[in-house]
Amino acid sequence: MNVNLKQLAEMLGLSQTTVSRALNGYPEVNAETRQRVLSAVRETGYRPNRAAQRLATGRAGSIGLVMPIAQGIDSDVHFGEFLAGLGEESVRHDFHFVINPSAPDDEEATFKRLAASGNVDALFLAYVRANDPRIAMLKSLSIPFVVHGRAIGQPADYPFLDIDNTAAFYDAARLLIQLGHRRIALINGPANLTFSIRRKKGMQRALEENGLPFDESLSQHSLMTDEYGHRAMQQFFERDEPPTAVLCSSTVIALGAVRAINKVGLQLGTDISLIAHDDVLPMLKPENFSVPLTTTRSSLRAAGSRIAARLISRIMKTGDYPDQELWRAELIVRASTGPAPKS
Amino acid sequence: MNVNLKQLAEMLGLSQTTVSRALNGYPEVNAETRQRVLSAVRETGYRPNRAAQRLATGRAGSIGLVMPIAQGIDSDVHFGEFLAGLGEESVRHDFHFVINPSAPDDEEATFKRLAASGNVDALFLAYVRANDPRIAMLKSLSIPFVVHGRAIGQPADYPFLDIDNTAAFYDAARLLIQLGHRRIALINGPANLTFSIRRKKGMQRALEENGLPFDESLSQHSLMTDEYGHRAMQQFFERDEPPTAVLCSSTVIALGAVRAINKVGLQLGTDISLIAHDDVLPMLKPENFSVPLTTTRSSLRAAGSRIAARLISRIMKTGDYPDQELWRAELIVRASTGPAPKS
DNA sequence: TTCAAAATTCAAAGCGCTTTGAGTTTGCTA
DNA sequence: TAGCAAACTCAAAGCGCTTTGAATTTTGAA
Repeated sequence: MNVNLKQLAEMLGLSQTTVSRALNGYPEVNAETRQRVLSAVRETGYRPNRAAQRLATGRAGSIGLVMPIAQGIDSDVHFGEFLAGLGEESVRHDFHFVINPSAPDDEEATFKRLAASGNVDALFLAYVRANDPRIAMLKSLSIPFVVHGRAIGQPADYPFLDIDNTAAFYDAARLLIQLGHRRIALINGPANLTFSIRRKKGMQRALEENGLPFDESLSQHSLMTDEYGHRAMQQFFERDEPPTAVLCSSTVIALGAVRAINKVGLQLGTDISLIAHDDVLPMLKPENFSVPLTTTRSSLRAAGSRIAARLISRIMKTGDYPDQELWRAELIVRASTGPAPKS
Repeated sequence: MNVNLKQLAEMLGLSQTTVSRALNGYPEVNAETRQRVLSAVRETGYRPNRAAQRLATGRAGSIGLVMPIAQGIDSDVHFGEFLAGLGEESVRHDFHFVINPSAPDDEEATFKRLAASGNVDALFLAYVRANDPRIAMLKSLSIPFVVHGRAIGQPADYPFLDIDNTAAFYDAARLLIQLGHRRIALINGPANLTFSIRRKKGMQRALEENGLPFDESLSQHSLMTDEYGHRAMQQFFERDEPPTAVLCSSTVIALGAVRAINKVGLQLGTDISLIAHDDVLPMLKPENFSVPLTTTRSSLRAAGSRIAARLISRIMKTGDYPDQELWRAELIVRASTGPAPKS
């Protein structure tokens, strides 16, 4: 049978107070006493009862997640990968999850309900949209939260973790331009999500700076699936002057795009160049493509784990992570990019 | 501010005991009193504090999940979809999750740790392997659990939910045979997972019953990804006599297989037939393929939700679900199957 | 009308932890 | 050697719920 605090204290001839303090790192405990306590914990395998802790501290010890169940988002590979990171870190701190699947139009209500339930002491928001009303709502909720991504068109006065999507696609586009490409296409994520908007902006900026026009008809929005990637690329090939290079918002999209490229008999990296954003999905490594893909890389799992760490630290009031983080994606050149073909 | 039980009882001029009993459906409460309590709950928006409930009842109110982080399984689309179902049902009962990512060789230890931690009052096991030692371990753990799938080679004396994989692929293979196909290939899931083993067996049985040989070289195991599906199909096409039909263990695999089929210029449903197992992934609908796929269908999300319901009912000792369920997959014929081509 | 049984209701004791406010030691200064 | 702050340690009071065992009221047969 598991021991509890009382028994542990008895064994040690100490009061529960002291043992509790020793365990929770309070300073007013004699170093030697603390060592005794810790080794007793090791021997007995004592684990504090989380329910009791929660009751006593008023902290729920869990993080609320709203799992979007919209078409093309839910059970998205990307979400699963992110979740793995979140889980990894949470479990380390013995935190739970409350996963709330919710339709997009019901998300705000879901968040409110979650926060009010007292069952979670932090919330997490993803799939940020352009002028996302959910952020203002979260701010009003007086419960810690972290946004994965950033809104556009409102001050960024809330905790977030985002990657610098603008810079990533700026860098990618610039490389292509330097390689001589002039007709560059974009297969982006859903149009209403901010990461898509920023990636497009990054690409536009690179073109502008080099005096090149941005051709709206060479830019498509799509769900982050193979299928849509394929469809989008096919449409580009129906043009009189197909693009000589393409940027993809995900390696999953790239999968479909590469398929379309092969189908028309072009050689990737020679006849046409491709750069994809790589979320480091373990089942889809850019280096395993028949022609390894040049990518902008940033691990989604790492982001999940970081967000969990930040949320938990906010809840426990320990450590001090920065409140806002903008990660820079790495541009990794592989074989799928090459000089523009002579036309 | 949220009211608590004490305040609620005071308002009603009742004792906490009575209110608590009224809420938890105990019989010894006057019907009228119960009504008063319930309407007071509605007015005040009272929600019991879960931590207190957990502490008092000794139930953790959460389900332990071991999220496999092996290559090709983790952040698997299929897992995400299953999770959505599990989440849907759990949240309805205010249950939490504890997601424990774990490497395969550490899974047993992870389960033990979870069970011992007292943080969960039910466990869930998936990705069952042939003679899975984890099941015996779960049985020894004296904590409710449900297995998604079934082991092979040991008595099925534990709670499970599985689909009849043998029957599904038996039916699928039989249809192909009836259509005149003789060389039927199989692109299966990982070789060590029981669903793969059973699907293969189902196919073998159908062939045998019709006096056809099972050609081991026409059977491949693969991760459940597009990439591997593509690769496997390509290999079949390198044979002197390629198959005229193929069974795929997932629509994700089918995606790659179809790609390979297109590449060699064959017409799906005419030159070659394909049947895939459809887990009802919202992002990959068989009817959306350029040639709609014939499938054996069983919703993974529904399975998740059912398992959650069963676990919760076991924990709360309410209702009585069957302990073992074998769901039958539906065989849905679409355009990807047709008579075998004249050779 | 009476009284035991059935139907309700209640006070109080936990569940296992944290934390407050008050002791008890110890170490220095004067 | 007294006296006081600093360093430790402790007893006890919750946190908000469930549940036990007892008290009270109602019901119905005698």
